[in-house]
Amino acid sequence: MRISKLVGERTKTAPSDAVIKSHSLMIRAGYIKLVANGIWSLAMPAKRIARKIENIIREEMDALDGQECSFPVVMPRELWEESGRYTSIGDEMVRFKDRNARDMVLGMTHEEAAVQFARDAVNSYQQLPFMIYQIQTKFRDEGRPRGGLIRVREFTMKDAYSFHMTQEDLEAYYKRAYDAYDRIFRRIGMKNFIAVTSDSGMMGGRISHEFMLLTPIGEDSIVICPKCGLKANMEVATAANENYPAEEAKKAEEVYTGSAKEIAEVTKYLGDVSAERTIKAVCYNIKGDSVHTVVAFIRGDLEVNEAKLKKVLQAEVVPAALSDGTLTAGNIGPVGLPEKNIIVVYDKSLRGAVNMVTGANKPEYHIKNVCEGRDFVISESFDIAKVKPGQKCPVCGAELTVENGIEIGNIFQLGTKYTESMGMTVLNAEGKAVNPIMGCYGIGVGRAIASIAEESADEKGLNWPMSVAPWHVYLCVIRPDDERVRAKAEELYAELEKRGVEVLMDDRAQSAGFKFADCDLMGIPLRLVVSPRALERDEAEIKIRSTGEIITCPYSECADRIEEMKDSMTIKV
RNA sequence: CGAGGUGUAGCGCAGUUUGGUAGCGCGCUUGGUUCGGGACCAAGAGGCCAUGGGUUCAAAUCCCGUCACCUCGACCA
Repeated sequence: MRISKLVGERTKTAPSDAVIKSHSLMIRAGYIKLVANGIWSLAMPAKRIARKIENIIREEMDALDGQECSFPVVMPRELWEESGRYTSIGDEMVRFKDRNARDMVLGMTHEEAAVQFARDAVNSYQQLPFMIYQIQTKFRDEGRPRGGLIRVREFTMKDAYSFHMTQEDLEAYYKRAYDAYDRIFRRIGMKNFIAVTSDSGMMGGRISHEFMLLTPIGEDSIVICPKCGLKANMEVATAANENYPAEEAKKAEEVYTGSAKEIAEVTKYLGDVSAERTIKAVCYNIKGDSVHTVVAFIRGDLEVNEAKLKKVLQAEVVPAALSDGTLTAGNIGPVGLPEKNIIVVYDKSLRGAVNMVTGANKPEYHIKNVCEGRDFVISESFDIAKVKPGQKCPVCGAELTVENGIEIGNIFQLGTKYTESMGMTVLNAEGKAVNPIMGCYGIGVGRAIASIAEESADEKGLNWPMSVAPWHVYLCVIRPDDERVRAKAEELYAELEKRGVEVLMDDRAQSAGFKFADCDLMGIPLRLVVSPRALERDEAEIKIRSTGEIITCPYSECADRIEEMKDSMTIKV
């Protein structure tokens, strides 16, 4: 490719609205262009990166005996009603009517399509297991896209669906998929990524993992044990139980606390009590239930993990309004709590609590020295707390840390949620109809591009790993008006392309510095210079983008050298 | 969805307070001089000032509405 004809403007100034590196640099380098909120066009270099990532994913999926298919972007309402998701999914799914006023949806995931596709074609246990996958466009009407390609509404995703006769078979395959994911991310040049156990949310199923790139700009919190290697998404992470100090239960007494409501205000007002010795009440309403109020009690220094609370309640929750006057916001406590229409959930952190401060259920008062078992009784407690750094690992007892990450892929053991609801059965060896057990496996291609950019870019610009770089070499032609320079450049261009080395030739009439800057900005891994000076000395200069190292050799050898470097810099797994 | 911010040329911005012919830098075009880390000179092209309605002799500028984008939060298969 000749850069003089490459469509996509490179700019010296950063776009003012991009706050993260990959977003800003990919715009500056002319890789992406915004069309609407969360909707992007990809220029040729970005499309080439996408294709390379897709091909690596494809190779690994094929190695798992995957069958590449294609499911539709637009699907009828009826298909999604079969699984129940037409109503259970909110505004994130785009719905519209076709010309016959038939309800349609834009595909945001394809479990329904995959099951619909497979259920009639597969009738016997002898056809299982199998995996079908696609690399295709999804649309999710995200409330708030951000970060360039990190979080978007329209994106390309690889999604795979496997079908098994037994849980054991699924688990064995799941392990293979896990390993394949590890290879994929290593091959596309990601370094600092980990797999964490995660909440499978409304996908259904039980066991799932998310692959996370660790980065400060990540939107997910990950709990990590530095000692035993436990890694979990904040949504499901648990900390070890902590015991209360053995101390004598004091007499409970009401104390005036005035307008102090939040834990920090109450501890400040009282002066002699720490947040760990308070009981916090957090109130929620259940979606679709206007009668009950959920009151979650938790140790004052901890936060409620709403993902865990949803699981306990088996329902969606939203922060409660507390407008009916039954509860006294800011002074709610487990002692003397009104019972009518109240659902109480205790966090396990309150088991055996002694001498705690909690709301008195009347304005401007709290109660001191409240003890669990004496003043209130926890018959059943749940883990509904967010882990905070410094809490102990439930496995080995070491101190947990919390880091941020970008979710770059996920794998789920789905179970029979979809095969049951959509009526997919196969006959087993006994001739009995059973629902196959499913797994599903996703990777967002655009997010992978942005994540690689985020991890590898430096102050000069992007810096693509060889395996996904849009071109392997930037052929920098200095003084293309010089006949000898031009002839040599054309010769090298043809020679390299012939050897399968992809070349972006800068044939523009620009100064050397201008071209070097563009080369660095675009992040092409190797730079080869042809100039009058270099030709005079017969000294081909090859610069490595990631290290800055410069290698020189006679021009007659440079194609060999570059071919070698291309191979040695491509990550093998 | 809540709070805040911004919309003027492809990109970055000034001009808005105090209404009076649309500006600057980068980029782009043409010509010339340069030529190994974003060269220089000269001449050009390019804008319904987000949008709809007011007010006014006159609106980028003042008033009301709408939309888009960004940030923080909520939500997120």
